[in-house]
Amino acid sequence: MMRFSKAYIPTTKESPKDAQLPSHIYLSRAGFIAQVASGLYNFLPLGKRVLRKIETIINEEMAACGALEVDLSFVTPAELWEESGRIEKFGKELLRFRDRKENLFVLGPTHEEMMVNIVRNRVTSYKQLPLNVYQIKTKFRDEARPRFGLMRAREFVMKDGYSFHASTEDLDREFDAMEAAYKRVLERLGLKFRIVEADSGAIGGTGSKELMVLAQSGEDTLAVCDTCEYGANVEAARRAPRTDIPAAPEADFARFKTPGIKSIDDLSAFFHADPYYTLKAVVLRAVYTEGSELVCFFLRGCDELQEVKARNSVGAIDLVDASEAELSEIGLVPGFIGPLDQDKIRIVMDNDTRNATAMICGANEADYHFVGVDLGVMNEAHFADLAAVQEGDGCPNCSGKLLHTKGIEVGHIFKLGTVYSAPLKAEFLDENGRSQPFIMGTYGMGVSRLVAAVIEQHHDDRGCIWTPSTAPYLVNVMVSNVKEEAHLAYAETLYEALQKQGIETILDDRKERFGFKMSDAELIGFPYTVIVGKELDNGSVQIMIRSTREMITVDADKVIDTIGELVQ
RNA sequence: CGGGGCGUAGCUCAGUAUGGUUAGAGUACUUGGUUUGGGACCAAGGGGCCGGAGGUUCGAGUCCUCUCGCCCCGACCA
Repeated sequence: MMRFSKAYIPTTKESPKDAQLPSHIYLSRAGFIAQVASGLYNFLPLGKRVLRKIETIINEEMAACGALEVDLSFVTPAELWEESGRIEKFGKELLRFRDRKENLFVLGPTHEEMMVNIVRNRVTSYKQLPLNVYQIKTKFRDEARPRFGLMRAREFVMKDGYSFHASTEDLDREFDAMEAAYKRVLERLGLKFRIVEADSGAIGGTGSKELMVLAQSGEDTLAVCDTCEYGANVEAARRAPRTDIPAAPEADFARFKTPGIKSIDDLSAFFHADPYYTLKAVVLRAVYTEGSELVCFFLRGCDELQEVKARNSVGAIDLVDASEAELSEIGLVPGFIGPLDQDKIRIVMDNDTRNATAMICGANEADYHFVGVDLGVMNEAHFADLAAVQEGDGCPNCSGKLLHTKGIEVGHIFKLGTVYSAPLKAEFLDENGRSQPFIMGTYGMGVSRLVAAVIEQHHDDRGCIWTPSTAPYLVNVMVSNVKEEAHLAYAETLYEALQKQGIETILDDRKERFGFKMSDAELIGFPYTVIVGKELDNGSVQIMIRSTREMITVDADKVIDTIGELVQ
């Protein structure tokens, strides 16, 4: 019998001073987790139960898809990371150390290399494909700045799955199956979420989607359609072509004196033209694996540069600010930079500027702009999607409007293709007896982050509100005054009966006062608390529904039925 | 890695400008008593290398130097 008096649930009235987010505050105060060091947490008994609940749901959904669970070594030989080239790319996030024989190892931050290593030379024929293997395991990433409790920890629990295919068509099928499975997991957890298009970025591959739990504290900004299912991380969001095009300024092509007019606002006011007709220049230094160069990104004045898109457009690892000195050095005048007649710098034009007319842009000379510019002359230039999607922009898939919202990334699924299998020479023989690298997919889900995400989405000013499938115990049977022997005896009987029904229950039999135990019940967030107290003398008890804090009075012999109805 | 802040009882914090009894409060904990439907009350207790190391001084939680740790903003983040 799980008696609260014998359990280890150290609740506190005070918040730990370092905690900022609701999930961090309440999970700490309610005794689910305890911090050990920066980005490292101990899971106490309640926290471990929640973790296991989430893992169980994931395992069930993976089994339903035919995915196979494995468990790979946490400590991985550094050679594997050198082979894939990621020892450099991952950099300091990889925690490295040497064993007694001076061999170099890293703590696994993700397991593409190990998983490929398991499969290569063992799966050798297309007849053995497809294959989908996964694990739920502790990962370690030596984050530059761990923060927000479980949301961004250095040591965390992740479900990581990898699939191997003989064709891209088969990968597409599996990718969709995994998306559906992940969706079911989040639905079962009771979370509001959105599946969004994502930037595949450094990991490469042909497509990726993120699973975002919607919460104000989310670190990612999403553009979501108010009408259809479209959603995307702003890093990858697309939009429909603009329809409400403002009136164009009337001007023939000319060079115009614009003394001291440097900003888009000034320019727009000076010419009484909508910023839509001005051309914004953003010069950044693109950093590559080897070397770097200055790049000028042009977009309409009403748009903002989206850095991830800009980075992808030139294949850079990083974009850093360029100083005015660097610009002057190559003969560019900040505030008056334009794309016409200049070969001083690499240019990338936003798609929305293609064939733009009646434009105002810098003349590459101090205090002069061109007006009435037809950008059709730039058709040979490098065009790319560079602009950040703004709220109110049109949905690319329907006639709806895009809105911004915040999300917590709890899952990310990728179509990898041969990004890992080719360099690691993981190959099979196809039907024609030809050697081919595996076509791969990878599917991650942050299990410990999900614990935090549930609370970020489900809490109030009194504490946690666990969803039925994530609660450490579904029902808390609270004895108001344990000195009332009849009350305690009834509560113990009720506890046994609930357990017999398969309802996970805890009995709060502590010698504390009513208010103290109620506050704990609310802080911990059991979905239902059965209050066994003085009402029992009238043959009834009360059930407090945590999500609404509503109290309902029920006959003492109908508690199980009522709980059953509440859970459905 | 840049910028800022904080390390004193299990926890949350005073005390540090101006060095000076035995370093404090609240809470938590132990014991006894009174209470018992919204974090009770009374009484008596236990608990500290004031993050660490050097230094200045007759004397350092307090001043100086160096370190380590933690948090926040930013950069970074399959």
